[in-house]
Amino acid sequence: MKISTKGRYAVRIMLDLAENDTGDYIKVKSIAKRQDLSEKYLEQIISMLNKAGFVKSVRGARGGYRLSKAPEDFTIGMILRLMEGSVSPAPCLDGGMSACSRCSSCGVISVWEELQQAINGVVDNITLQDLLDRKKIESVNI
Amino acid sequence: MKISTKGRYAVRIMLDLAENDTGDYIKVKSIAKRQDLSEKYLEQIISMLNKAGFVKSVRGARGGYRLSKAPEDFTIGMILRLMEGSVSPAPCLDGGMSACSRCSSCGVISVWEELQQAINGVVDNITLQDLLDRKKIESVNI
DNA sequence: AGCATTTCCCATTGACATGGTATGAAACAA
DNA sequence: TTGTTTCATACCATGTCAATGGGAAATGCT
Repeated sequence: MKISTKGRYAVRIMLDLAENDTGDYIKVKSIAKRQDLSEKYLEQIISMLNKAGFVKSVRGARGGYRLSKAPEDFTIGMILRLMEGSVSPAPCLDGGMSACSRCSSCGVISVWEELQQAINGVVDNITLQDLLDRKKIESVNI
Repeated sequence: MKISTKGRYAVRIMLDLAENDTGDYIKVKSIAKRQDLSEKYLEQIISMLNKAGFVKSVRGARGGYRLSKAPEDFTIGMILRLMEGSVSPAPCLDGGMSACSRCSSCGVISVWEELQQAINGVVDNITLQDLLDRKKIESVNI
């Protein structure tokens, strides 16, 4: 029932890009240092974010990454679905041929459906901007 | 983000036992047939349910399994937590040493906490009896 | 032009979990 | 005693996860 490291790290990476946005492009090396992640693994993850258009990149010296849109335009759900494929708790909710033949008679599927709705309700209603705001409020209270 | 087959099958097995309770003990073979699961794998799962005291067993001819308590005494959450260890979306919520050292400065953990609450809110508020009731209502509508 | 920096791309690895089989012993009813 | 059924354990094949490594291509700086 765990979200994979890919998914969780991706959220941290996106938030890091949002937090440290100075206008310049941000290097993998500096993200890795702040977030304490392996550069190589981080590279792999951010490459997926790049291919999906969530970040934009510049190669070469003084290159790096930045968010392609404003922090409020990215929900946690968008990021997780990209990395995980889906955020559903059971394969029969993902449609396609993984839908089990027993579904019609399966008394349990309603549980997974409720669960999925609950999950969506959370991840689709939190944006990176929300997280930035939370952090700001926290630091005031300290 | 998937619940493992162990967790999902366990719920189906428990519901099957609830549905087919005639007072007699129910054989693995008959559950496997109804639920279309491998007998051997099912055996493995129901053995965990047995050790946890969720079902009681009788060995030998005319033996089998039945629920140890009434269907309303088992929540989905109880079953999933037994099989999965936990239903939390991130290891740093499980306490112990898996709690990451970065938690205090981690802007993302609040997301996982919200997610966990949403998940708990679903699985801890559905019992096997609820599923029995739903099925009954459905069959009336058909 | 040449060099350092940095992203990009692909292949590989080790560990672990998943999903399932196989074998046989122990308990029990008829 | 014979057949049925749970119980216990070991085994295995496959896949995924999490990460590492090596080098090619692009870019800025001097």
